[in-house]
Amino acid sequence: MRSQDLEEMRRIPFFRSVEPGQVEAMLRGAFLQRFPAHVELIHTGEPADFLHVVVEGTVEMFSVHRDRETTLGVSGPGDSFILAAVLFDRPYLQSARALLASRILMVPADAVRQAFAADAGFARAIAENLALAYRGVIKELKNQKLRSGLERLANWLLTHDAENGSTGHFDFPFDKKVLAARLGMAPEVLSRSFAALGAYHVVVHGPSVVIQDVAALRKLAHPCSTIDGTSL
Amino acid sequence: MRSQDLEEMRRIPFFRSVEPGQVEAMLRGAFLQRFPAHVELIHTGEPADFLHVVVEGTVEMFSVHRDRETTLGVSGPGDSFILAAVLFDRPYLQSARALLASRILMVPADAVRQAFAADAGFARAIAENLALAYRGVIKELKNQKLRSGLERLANWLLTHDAENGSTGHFDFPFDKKVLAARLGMAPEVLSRSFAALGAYHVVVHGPSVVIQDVAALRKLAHPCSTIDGTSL
DNA sequence: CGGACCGTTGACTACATTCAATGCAGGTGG
DNA sequence: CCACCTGCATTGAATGTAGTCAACGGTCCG
Repeated sequence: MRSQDLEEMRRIPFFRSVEPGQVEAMLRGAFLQRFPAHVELIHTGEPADFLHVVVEGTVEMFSVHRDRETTLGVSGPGDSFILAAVLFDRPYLQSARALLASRILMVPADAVRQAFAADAGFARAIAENLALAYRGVIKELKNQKLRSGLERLANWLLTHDAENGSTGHFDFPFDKKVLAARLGMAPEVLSRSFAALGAYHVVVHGPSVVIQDVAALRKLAHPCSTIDGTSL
Repeated sequence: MRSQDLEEMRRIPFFRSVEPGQVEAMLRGAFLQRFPAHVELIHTGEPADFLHVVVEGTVEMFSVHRDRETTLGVSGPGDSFILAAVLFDRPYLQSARALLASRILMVPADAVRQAFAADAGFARAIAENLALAYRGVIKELKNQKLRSGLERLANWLLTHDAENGSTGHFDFPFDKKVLAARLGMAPEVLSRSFAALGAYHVVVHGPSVVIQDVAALRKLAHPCSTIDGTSL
């Protein structure tokens, strides 16, 4: 790894509360790798050899069972994934693929485990990371089980708008196909859902969305702090 | 708390890797409380004042949104719950109710946070606990999104049988109503699913089940190590 | 111009919820 | 001991939500 890359890695939030020596040790055996879009980074069931951290790009976490596939989450810059599997040397429960061309930091699993054992600050940072990840999945599970597809879409629109300045209009950060998977529905259903949102003054034109009446959309969505958003 | 109770608490797996002094400190302000069945122990959205550990009994984790309710998990003796919320002082994302009369250890949240900050061994134990909990929820999410109700039931039967000696017959540990909620279906659907399992030589009589042909049931269920069980 | 892919729409199917009616226990009180 | 109530489980019918299959239009790109 080049020294300017090393500098960049040190600034990753994940390493912030780690002793400099431990960061060195972890980065010594690490790779910073570029992946083109659509490439599969890890595969469900394989042993956890590396901790992956997204430096740049977007990664989709998904899983396949028999002839069905489902998206479990999407990770962006600064996010690590499959930390739980790496820490305790278990097989991955999820697969990951790059949605965009991405730069991924890959830290050997035993280096992570060693730092976890040696550095209490790192252990606490990991606990915090896992706690937030856990709460994220619980929210996703509630989102899936307690809401209809239309409600999930309405809430996604509101959340995404809020994360981008609440202007009421934005472009989709990925294909609608991917959005459908992320919301847990077939692409056709997403299409129909957009049509249904016309009644709530949501206008979709190609890759752009306009929310003309936030109040109406909120009334449909019933956003809830214990399901939506990352603040809690 | 009585001294014999203190002895019992010290043997909880959760406290095994904690310094004795820290355990003392946590237990000093803790309560060991009995709850009758059906009582709600914690409520979604409230601040996390206590870490709860099931000493005896069974607790259902659930959540309500608008007019819908869903079960997110069931905890038994030795399990702690809402650890993530307690650690970082966030509101509960789940509610909990006792399914059976239960004894619950309640440790003040700030005592837990203090021990987490002071004792690296405890911090690592918590990280491990959170990692396993995280993987459990991921499995539950996959179970929900990748399988039909009938498949979930078939797998639950196989898993539960395996956890009880693989004898091929057992009694339900809780009401069918609760099982239905746990599997994410209406009680009526569970009823119909049992009827459908007749074709696979599963015989249900009141509270008892007999799996007469494990091979046939497995062929329907397609059990999978990255969804089922607690071993991985 | 032709091909590939995405998104949309329609028709059909599968799975699950809801509502309603019934049967079957266990528990209470006359 | 029996009548009665309550709550759970089962069954039927109707509804609703989402997945599947197929066809079509548009756009990007060779």
